[in-house]
Amino acid sequence: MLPEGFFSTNFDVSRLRSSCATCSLRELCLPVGLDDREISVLGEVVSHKKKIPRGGYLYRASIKFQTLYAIKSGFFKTCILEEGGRQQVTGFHMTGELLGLDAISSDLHTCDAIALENSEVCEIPFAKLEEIGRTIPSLMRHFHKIMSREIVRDHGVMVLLGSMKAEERLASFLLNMSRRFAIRGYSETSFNLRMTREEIGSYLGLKLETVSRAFSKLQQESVISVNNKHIQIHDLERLKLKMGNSSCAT
Amino acid sequence: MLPEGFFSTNFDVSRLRSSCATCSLRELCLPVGLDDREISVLGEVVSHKKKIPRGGYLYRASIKFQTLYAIKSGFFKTCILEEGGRQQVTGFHMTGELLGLDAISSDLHTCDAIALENSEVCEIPFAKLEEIGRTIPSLMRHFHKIMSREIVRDHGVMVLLGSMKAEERLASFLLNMSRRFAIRGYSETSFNLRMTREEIGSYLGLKLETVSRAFSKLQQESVISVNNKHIQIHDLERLKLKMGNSSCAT
DNA sequence: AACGGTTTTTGATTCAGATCAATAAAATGA
DNA sequence: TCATTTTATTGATCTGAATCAAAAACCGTT
Repeated sequence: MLPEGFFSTNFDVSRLRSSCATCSLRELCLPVGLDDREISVLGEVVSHKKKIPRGGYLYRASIKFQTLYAIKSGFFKTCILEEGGRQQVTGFHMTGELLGLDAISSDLHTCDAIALENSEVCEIPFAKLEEIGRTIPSLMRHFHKIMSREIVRDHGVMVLLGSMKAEERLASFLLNMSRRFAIRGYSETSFNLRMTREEIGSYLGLKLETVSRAFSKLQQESVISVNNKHIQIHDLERLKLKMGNSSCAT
Repeated sequence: MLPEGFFSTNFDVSRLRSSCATCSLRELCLPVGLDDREISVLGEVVSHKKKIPRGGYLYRASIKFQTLYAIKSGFFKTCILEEGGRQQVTGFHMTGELLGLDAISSDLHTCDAIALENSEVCEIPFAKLEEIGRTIPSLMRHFHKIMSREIVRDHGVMVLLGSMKAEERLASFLLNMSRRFAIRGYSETSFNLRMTREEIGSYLGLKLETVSRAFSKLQQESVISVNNKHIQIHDLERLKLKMGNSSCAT
């Protein structure tokens, strides 16, 4: 199974189905429009792969940063563990996404990255990426877009945490998952969540019981079906409404 | 008054007090260690200045992105206005900080930037910055650190919004302001807030009444004095404790 | 200085979500 | 397979912050 949607927001996923020798490389390049020579230059950089078993750490907070990681397959969470035991999941990450961007700022990782299923990543030595970026402007530009997209994503989470109610947060979360699965060629209405209710809660600023109740409520209203980690969305439109306006009638 | 702390986290502020012909340029370069030639190259890019009066927009969501803005003097808020009237202040920005990073991702601004006092910014055409970055690696590297720092900052806000109580959030906010004023050579214990209680509330995920009550509480405990927008911190250490652990005794 | 609008403070009440608690279901591993 | 642990659901209660409301302070303008 190929990594999909790599390094990119919206492009034709079907084009990625072709075979690919060098890891997630073609995905990394495709939307940028590199020629073969440039791809081979890049290939020397993004060659190392690494397997992370379920529950394993890809990296930990405060260790030295040297490489970014592109998720070739699998599923990760990143989380911050504050002194005083406060913990916060800052994101869930799927195939094709890039991990470690926060570490550039101080050359130290600022969070833990933990695999939620057996996963495989490509290592991208950051110094090399910067070096190559100098000779392939479109790659550098693409990298900047990825960093910026991460900022936009975080702002979205801030809106969620700052102004949404429990049910809206969960609807928002499910729609986000749905969309990301869809981009990768999976069903947008039927999927398995990899994380626990507690992890969802941490990400959404809710307690696990509240998450569970919100799931139950959405199920009662037959907007979704919940079977433990399996989610079936029956009514995408109604779920979108849930996200938007809490005050409106059911 | 010179912009301070520009483009940088921690360095000797006093070195910035020297006069500076080309806007915030020296600050932009100083921590990166550019030579005079490189500075002059950069100077051609970062020359345009722009004044924004109190209440004015530096940019609005969904307008085309072409330049970043370095705050030469003044104070801004950035905020997202969702369809449905949901609004969220995503940040407060002071002299020396860079605005517009979120817009790189889609070439459209994703939020509004509004001056909270009469302000002045330097325009930094982004295409030019990328171009020059190719020839001055340390500048590019520095720029990457700035983007990454923004991500780290946002993660900090996510922790705040996801797991802190009202009083902790306000303590956290005040300490953040304090530190940023200190970096710029101002008092870390006595300063004027530029934003309203409502804006603080939006940023912290609280209603303005809750913000006001939290201020009053901290004042009663003589940790701070509040005189409308003026804040005097009497006990920094105790304020830090407030931030850390809500459960501990007062 | 007086005016009108905005901002802030404070009180009373309500409510969403946290907390406490107990059970059930699922996953894991021997 | 069964035993143990982890995860999820659901109920009862409590609480921190939202909401509603009213007054006071502050600001910019004329």
